[in-house]
Amino acid sequence: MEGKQSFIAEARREQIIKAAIEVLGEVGYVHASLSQIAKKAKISTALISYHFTGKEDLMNNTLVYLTELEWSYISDKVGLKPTPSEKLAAFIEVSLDYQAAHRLNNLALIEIVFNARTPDHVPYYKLEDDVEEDLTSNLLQEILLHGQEAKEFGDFNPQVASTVIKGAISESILSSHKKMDSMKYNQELAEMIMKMVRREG
Amino acid sequence: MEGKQSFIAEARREQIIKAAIEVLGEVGYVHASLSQIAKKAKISTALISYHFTGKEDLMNNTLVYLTELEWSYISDKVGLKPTPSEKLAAFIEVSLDYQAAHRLNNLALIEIVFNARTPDHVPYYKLEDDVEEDLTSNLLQEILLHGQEAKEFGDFNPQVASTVIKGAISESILSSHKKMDSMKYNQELAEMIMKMVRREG
Amino acid sequence: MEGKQSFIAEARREQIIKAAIEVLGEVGYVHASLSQIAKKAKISTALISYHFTGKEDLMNNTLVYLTELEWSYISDKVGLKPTPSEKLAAFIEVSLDYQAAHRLNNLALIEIVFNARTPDHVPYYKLEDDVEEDLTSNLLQEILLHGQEAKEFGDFNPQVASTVIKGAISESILSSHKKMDSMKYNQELAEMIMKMVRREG
Amino acid sequence: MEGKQSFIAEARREQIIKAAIEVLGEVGYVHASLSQIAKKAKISTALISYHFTGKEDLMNNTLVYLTELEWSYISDKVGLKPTPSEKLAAFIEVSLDYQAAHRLNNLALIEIVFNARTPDHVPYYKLEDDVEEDLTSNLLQEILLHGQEAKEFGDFNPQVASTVIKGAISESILSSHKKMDSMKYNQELAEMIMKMVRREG
DNA sequence: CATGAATGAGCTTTCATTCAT
DNA sequence: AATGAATGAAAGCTCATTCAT
Repeated sequence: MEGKQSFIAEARREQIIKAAIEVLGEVGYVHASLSQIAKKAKISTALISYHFTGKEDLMNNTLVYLTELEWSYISDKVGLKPTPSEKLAAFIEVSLDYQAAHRLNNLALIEIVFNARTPDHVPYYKLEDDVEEDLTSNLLQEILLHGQEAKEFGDFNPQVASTVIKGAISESILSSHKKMDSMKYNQELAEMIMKMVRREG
Repeated sequence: MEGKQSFIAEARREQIIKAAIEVLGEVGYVHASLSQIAKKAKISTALISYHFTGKEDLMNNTLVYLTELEWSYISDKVGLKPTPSEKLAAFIEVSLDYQAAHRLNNLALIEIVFNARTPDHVPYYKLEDDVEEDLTSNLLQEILLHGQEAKEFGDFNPQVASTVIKGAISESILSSHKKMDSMKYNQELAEMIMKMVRREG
Repeated sequence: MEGKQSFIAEARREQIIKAAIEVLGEVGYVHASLSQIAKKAKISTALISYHFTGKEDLMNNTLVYLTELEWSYISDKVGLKPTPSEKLAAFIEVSLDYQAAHRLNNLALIEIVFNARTPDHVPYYKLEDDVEEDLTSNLLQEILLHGQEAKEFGDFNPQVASTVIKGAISESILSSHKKMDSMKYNQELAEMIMKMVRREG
Repeated sequence: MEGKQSFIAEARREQIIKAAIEVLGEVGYVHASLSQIAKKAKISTALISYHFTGKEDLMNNTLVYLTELEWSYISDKVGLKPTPSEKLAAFIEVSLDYQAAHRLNNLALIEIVFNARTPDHVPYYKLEDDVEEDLTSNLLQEILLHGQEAKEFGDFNPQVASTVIKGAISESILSSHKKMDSMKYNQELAEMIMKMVRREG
């Protein structure tokens, strides 16, 4: 009995979250009102308030949903590669792939991260790294460290390198490099990064 | 007569824009209402509507104001350097410096870029590069091209490299690398980028 | 079977009413929502709607519950006294005692009487005396009448006197005469009332 | 200029307050929504929020308005009488008169006092006497004290007596003693109170 | 008997904007 | 050039109630 009820509730929550993602992608955070989301999900506004404590709660849950989705996508494929170099290359490729394949998810995530704030007005993009839950970021740093230990990578500061790589990926997504063939772009990007971390000879 | 009026008007516009920047930094785009901005500027809300056609117009003007400020800061200092390598190093250093020195400006700019949308809901961060007004981005690409022509830099795709560098700088600003000494961080970052663009062999 | 169900139902109703009393005392009528009451009773909101036709019905039943409680407390003790004078003194004393001992009940009762309204918006405090069910009031008037018949009391109008006494007791409860010792206060009050009704000469 | 603007604003505030009083009297505190009040005043809801910080602020201002009205009505007429006995008689008479003449005001006042709460849920009727601003109450106590000093009144505790008198008046208002001629009622009441405070012997 | 799910109506509040002055 | 007054629209949220299970 309880299992079934939980199941219904969980389905509803996911339905609402998905509607939220769509609306965020379409009209942005500012205009992503609960009523817009409710309309998209074809339910009443009150039902959102029933399943989430409020708009903030919904956004937080949506953020977690999106983050986990991305994480599982990336970590799965990266895990298959044996060496740090291959892991890194995979990390870059898969990250870009994910964005290309799930543009909407990515838009919504950006909207939340850059718009949501805690009740005392601290923006999420300032919070993100305090929370040592940024699994993707941790994975990247680990890869870099292992690469250095294995003497595959040079003697850079891993924190700095990780920032560069993360930034490169983010920026690539935003400015969707319209004029270039996407596959070629990805390949070029990977090469540049690899050149940067490669051990100098 | 008209000159004087324009002058007053211009002063008011700047006063309002500066108030907008402060409010954006403090509470974020969503809560940066015209009345908050008016309060900060110690004027009436109606006066904002008098000097700007609406909130969107104010935000656009604020964006231009911030962009120009950053541009002049960066282009001045980069222009002094003779070689592409030095220009690039200066570009990175000065970009990071500017952010450190004008955190508030930078916060406000982020808020606008990631929140503002055209009336038909196209977000600014998707627009940015269409507008061939992104002078900073152009400058960076020029430096890279000249570096390649001068055989200082390797044979990478300049568009990709530019994206990596821009992303690295943006990301550095956001995750204000709390645990590291800022000067050391900047130096490390510059070195990594230089290694990436440097001609091999 | 039916007996058992009734018994369960009756227990539930009382449980709900008691929860209502608590919530009324804590947050007042306006914020005493069914969900608050349900939470306090650790049941679902729907269950309240099952046992009572609606909020109004619950409040009415709570009112009756509280009134009967007070009535039985007072009438019992007053009944033991032989003479009208003693009955009156007991009435005053016991009324004040009851309030002191059951502050919560009293708070809830006030909240209902001064907030609840019939569907056509007639407030309960205007209704109260129409309903010839105000047993307490009747008891008081009877005592006064008997006292006059027995020549213990003077020649006042019993309705007026009853109003004064009721008002004095109510007011005493509300303004809980913080600065005075409660026992001394009660004694003083009783004396003043007795002086008022006493036969002159 | 400023005087004129203040004047307009003040007129609006009073208009709103008067509308609030009417609505409170008609449908009670619970249903006295801002939109009901706005409708009664034939203005928009937002305008109420423009002139008052919120519903609570409006209710507080209405309370002050009503209290001051009653106070000036009573204090004026009581002040004309020379002796404590006459002052007390006048106090009772005038209090009852005021209620009869301004039933609506009185209803509204009751609604506010018994329904409004501070943000942390402390009801106003528990607050009232802490505030040593209850001018009416103070006046009554002064009369009683002077009467005792002048040997016109007996040796009762003035705080207790004041409570009795206040309660008697309040109760008289609530239970509008339907079956009795109002003038006769008032006279009877005054007599009973006078008998209570009169010096014995 | 009891509940979770769901809704429509209503609430207060804030917002961008307009207008007379 | 500047403001106070005023508004309509929309926001997030809570409520009492209903219904299938």
